[in-house]
Amino acid sequence: MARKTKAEAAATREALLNAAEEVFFEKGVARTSLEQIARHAGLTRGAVYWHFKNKADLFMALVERVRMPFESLVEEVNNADTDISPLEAIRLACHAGLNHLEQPSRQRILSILLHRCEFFSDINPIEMQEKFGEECLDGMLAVFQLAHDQGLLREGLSAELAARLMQSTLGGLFHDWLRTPEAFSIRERGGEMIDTLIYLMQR
Amino acid sequence: MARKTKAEAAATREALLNAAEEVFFEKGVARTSLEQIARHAGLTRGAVYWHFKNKADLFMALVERVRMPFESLVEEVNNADTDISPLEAIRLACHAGLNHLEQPSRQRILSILLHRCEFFSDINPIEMQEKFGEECLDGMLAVFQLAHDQGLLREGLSAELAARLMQSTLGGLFHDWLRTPEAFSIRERGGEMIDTLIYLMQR
DNA sequence: AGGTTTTTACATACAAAACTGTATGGTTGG
DNA sequence: CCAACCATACAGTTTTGTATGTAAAAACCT
Repeated sequence: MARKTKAEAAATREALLNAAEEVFFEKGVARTSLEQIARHAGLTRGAVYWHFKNKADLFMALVERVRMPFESLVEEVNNADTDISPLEAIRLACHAGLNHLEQPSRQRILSILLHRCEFFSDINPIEMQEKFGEECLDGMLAVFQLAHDQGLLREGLSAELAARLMQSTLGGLFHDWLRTPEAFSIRERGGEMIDTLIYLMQR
Repeated sequence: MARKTKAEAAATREALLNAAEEVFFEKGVARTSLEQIARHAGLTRGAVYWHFKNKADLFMALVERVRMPFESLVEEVNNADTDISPLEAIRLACHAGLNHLEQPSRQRILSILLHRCEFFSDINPIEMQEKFGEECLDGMLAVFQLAHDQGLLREGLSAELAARLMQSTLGGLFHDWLRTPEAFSIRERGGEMIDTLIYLMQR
């Protein structure tokens, strides 16, 4: 095989990742062989083993290629304006987080992570999900604490409970939507649910 | 091999299911071979292929061995007393549903279904999850509709939104808990969240 | 009830396919 | 000229499904 330029090599690497994303999404991680990925990209297993150590390495590269919505959600929460209500900050941040899911690539990779892969070799997707969930919770907890200290939350509703309620609701919504993305719009239904939940939490 | 009595044969079938449950839980469905299951039960693959058609058949038998919590939850909702408030009926039904999760076997199988298996051959766990979710939603929706018609819900909160909020919250809680069952008690935290959510939804 | 036959309930053996990792080869860019 | 970039070839393991063997339970017969 003729040697490619550095740009071409990078392109084949991207092509392999794209192929892996599609085949993983279609058939699940465990049921897809490296040869299927290579052939789907118009290449051979030699290219896969050159760019990646093995299947786990390829999978990790695929996951790290996108920023996770939970991370971006935390980011949005922390970067929110300080002159608006904490509850409004959380509301806007959640909406912004939902917008990130519009990209089909992120949707596919999240779906792979949540529904289409088991743990294998040294990769544990459950730990990843747990990490994202904790980040989401911690990010929101601080802001809910502000809201609580300002007396904005309804009586009997602690900051911890509010954060856990919001996180569980979002998590459940994510799972439902990723199971059947065509069933409803995550922005519409998710936005409605977030607004309602925030509204119910207000004093 | 000496032939066993019918009772003994049924016992070995149960032993195979128990072994499958443990090994699936430990290593995931895709990564466990039928020989690993057989050896874990002190048997050989011959026993597996006698009692089950293949891995998918074994998996289905394992899942069907337990009633799902969503099903029982719906059941509890429908069987609830009619002389109490609809919201109270939902609250009690959710608590009852949580109690079903105390059994380690149900917990393990649910964990396998949600976190430890991809689709394979003609088995699609995603469809199962979807089915349970829809049953849960439909069961609660009817009762929330009663609550709405009786003017019990807070203004601006429709029955559909209330049901979806409750379902997503429960679903997210389930996923979080099944990821790390030892992190917290599902009855305590789940009960607290359910009570709070119902409380917030009341007028 | 006792003897015979037929199934049952597995264990063992075998063939076939699939997948992995590596080793090797061949161009060509830098 | 060397190493990057990938294709091809090869050896090895793992898993699956089936085929065969077999001792005893169960059914049948008288």
